[in-house]
Amino acid sequence: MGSLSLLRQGRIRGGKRLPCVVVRGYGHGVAKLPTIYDVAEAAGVAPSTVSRAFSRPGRVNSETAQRIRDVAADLGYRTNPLARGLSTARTMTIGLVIADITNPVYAEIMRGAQIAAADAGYTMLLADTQGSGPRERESVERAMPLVEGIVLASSRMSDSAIRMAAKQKPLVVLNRAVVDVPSVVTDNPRGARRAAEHLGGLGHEVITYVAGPEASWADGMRWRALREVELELGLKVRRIGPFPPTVRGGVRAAQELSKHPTSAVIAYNDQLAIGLMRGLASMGARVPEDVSVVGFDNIFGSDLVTPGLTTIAAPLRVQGTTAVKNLLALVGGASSTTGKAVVLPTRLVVRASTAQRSRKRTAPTWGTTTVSGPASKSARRTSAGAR
Amino acid sequence: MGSLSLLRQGRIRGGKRLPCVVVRGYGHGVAKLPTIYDVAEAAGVAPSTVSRAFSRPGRVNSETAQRIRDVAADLGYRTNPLARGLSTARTMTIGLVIADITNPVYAEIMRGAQIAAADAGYTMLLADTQGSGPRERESVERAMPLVEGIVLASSRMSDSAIRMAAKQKPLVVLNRAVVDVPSVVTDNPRGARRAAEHLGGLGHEVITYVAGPEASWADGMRWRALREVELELGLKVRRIGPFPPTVRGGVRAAQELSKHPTSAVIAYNDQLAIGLMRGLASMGARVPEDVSVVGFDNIFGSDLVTPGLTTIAAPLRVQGTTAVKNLLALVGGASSTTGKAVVLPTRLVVRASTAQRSRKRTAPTWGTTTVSGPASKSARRTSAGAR
DNA sequence: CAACAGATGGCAACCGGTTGCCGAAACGGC
DNA sequence: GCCGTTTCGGCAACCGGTTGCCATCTGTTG
Repeated sequence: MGSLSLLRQGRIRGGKRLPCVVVRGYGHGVAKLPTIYDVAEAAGVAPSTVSRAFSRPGRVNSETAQRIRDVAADLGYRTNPLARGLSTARTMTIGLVIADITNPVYAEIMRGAQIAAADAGYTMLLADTQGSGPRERESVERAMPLVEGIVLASSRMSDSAIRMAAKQKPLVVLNRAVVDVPSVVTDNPRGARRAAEHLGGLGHEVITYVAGPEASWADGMRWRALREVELELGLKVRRIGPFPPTVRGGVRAAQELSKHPTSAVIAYNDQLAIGLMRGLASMGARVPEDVSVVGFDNIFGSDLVTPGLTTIAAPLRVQGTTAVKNLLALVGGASSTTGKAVVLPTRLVVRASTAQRSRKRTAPTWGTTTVSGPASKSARRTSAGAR
Repeated sequence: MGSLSLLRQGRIRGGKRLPCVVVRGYGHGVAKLPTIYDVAEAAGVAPSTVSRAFSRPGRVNSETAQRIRDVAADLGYRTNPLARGLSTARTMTIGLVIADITNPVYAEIMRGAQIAAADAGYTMLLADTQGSGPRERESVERAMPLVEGIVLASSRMSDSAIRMAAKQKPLVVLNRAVVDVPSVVTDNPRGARRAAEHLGGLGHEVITYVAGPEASWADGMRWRALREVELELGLKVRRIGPFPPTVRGGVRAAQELSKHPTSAVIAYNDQLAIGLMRGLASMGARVPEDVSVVGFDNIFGSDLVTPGLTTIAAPLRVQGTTAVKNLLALVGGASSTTGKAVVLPTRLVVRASTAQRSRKRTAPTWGTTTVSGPASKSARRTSAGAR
């Protein structure tokens, strides 16, 4: 005991160390958590031995180790990730940076990421950048020293800024490709193509693409893919936008669309598509009879709207888990060159928002015609009590 | 310089410290971040002075401080939260523990929490417990040493476990009341009462409450409030369940409901209500003509379904911000006794899922009758392509 | 019985900031 | 010109683990 108490003596502020189970009478008494020094003293060994008993099993005698573990459990000891992280840079934490937490797309991605992280014993730091590039940079910088790696979901930062960040810590981008940075994307070209084929197969000849944010990498991919399919499938593809990728944005898009109506629309994402359908309904256009609508992502709610939304489903949860798994592989020392871009497959989900093109009239008339009572009434009622 | 280099000499592994802007040729070169020692050397002052220049402005000469800040900015220095946290326990991080990230209710709460945290310069650690109590305990324990405080949103832990945790760190519970632990709840009794009044006002005399998870505190509050209102408003209130608080759970509830149909239903939450409406539709019952449905929470999507869902709106985002603000107040030293439970107001949002009770028939017949083509067709179509 | 290898545990120097205390310098008052 | 105050920067001891190196102890082998 003599040597041990001497050892700690110099480190104690000026008196006895508080017992660990201290409980103040009220509120959050900030009870001091036990440390390896407490465990060491209680087990009659050196702090370093306690440390090794946990982080380097086999390095200490198995009996000693067991005794230490018992004492530790008894005291309720848990290794402090801060302290460990300081000296080893292993914080068992990864960062997930997201443009908009409330976007249902990211809900599933987060869930997937969380599961993969938890499976590996990692904790997740979450940053919502509210769609702002500067805020995103700030978040990344702030998180950098805390985490072992970062997943950027739909980053708004520039390629060079991302590459810069990727030099400091392992980093994986999601839904975007950046040269020299490992990424996980969905097969946007194929998805867009499938959507176009589906509509073409239903007899539609002109398709309007309702664009999302210009900064979105996926938007560019989807639009480009549609352009490429244009000739091949003998379709005509137009584009309107950009619009904010929200239900509200979709309503605005409907107004824009009414200026140059087409019988088929592909929207950048489901929220836009849903807003579009609502906008169309309020203007008296029927979906799918007058206009067929296809979205992207298959978010929660896309099967709940009426009519159910035909959409290109992305494997959202898998995106999250894949990104985190790849990130952890990098953290574990894998060379980033091995996993260029992982491309995950998409799937066309056909619901009720798409239908055979009506041949009865060549030019849609819904932009000017008024439809019978029920439609406009229901449109009015469902929009009551805006959120 | 002599004294400075001597000072650091003992701390350097065995050679010169690497320049900070080192960039390896490939991948995440794990470039060493500059420390206060680097800044100190570059600015010709002691490390402690650099530290004070940032954390204790006014303590150092303003010119010196400015010079230090310039040098620091030049080197790209950022204080390492780990190191700071280790000695001061101020990690500028709070933990948010959530039962189910994919639940749209929590999406808004998370957003609110995130905003409040970011406003105060805090980072958010997120833990999804996937509805499991043990996993929740584990998350809380793991997060404890990393964060300055914790918000438990809809905890599944026992009251005593929560109180225990609250003794270690500042803690706020959301959507639940625990004795001696500060909490933020919505006014469930008033909300339930408003829902009942609304339905009563529409002529409904018997209301079925579709219960959510038994472990849910809010579920108990809502049911209890309905029981209390029963006599007062001259209504009859029944209860079925519990059901999982999901769309799927709602579909199951519809089957259960069909055994003892009522003209009005209040569901534990919107997901359940939405599922219920779908289930009813597939069985040929019309909402709101045959059955009026009211939900809770006003989640994303509740205004998108057809008919739009009448619901008791909770100020979700405000719940998140309030919880975090209160938590940060506690962290800042406020006595936890000051803010017992904060009760936030709810609001009835009337949409199309509730209507005057049809007096034409006294007993609902939809359990056995088949309804005309369109209804069943649309029901079939919208359920295609399940997610 | 000496020499040697392997197993174990302790020492002490880190990781990067923070902060109580001290001494030097600058300043003001008489 | 002397003495009491500030102001300001440095020293060194923390925070709680980790780990290279060394000392000791044990069991082997020649």
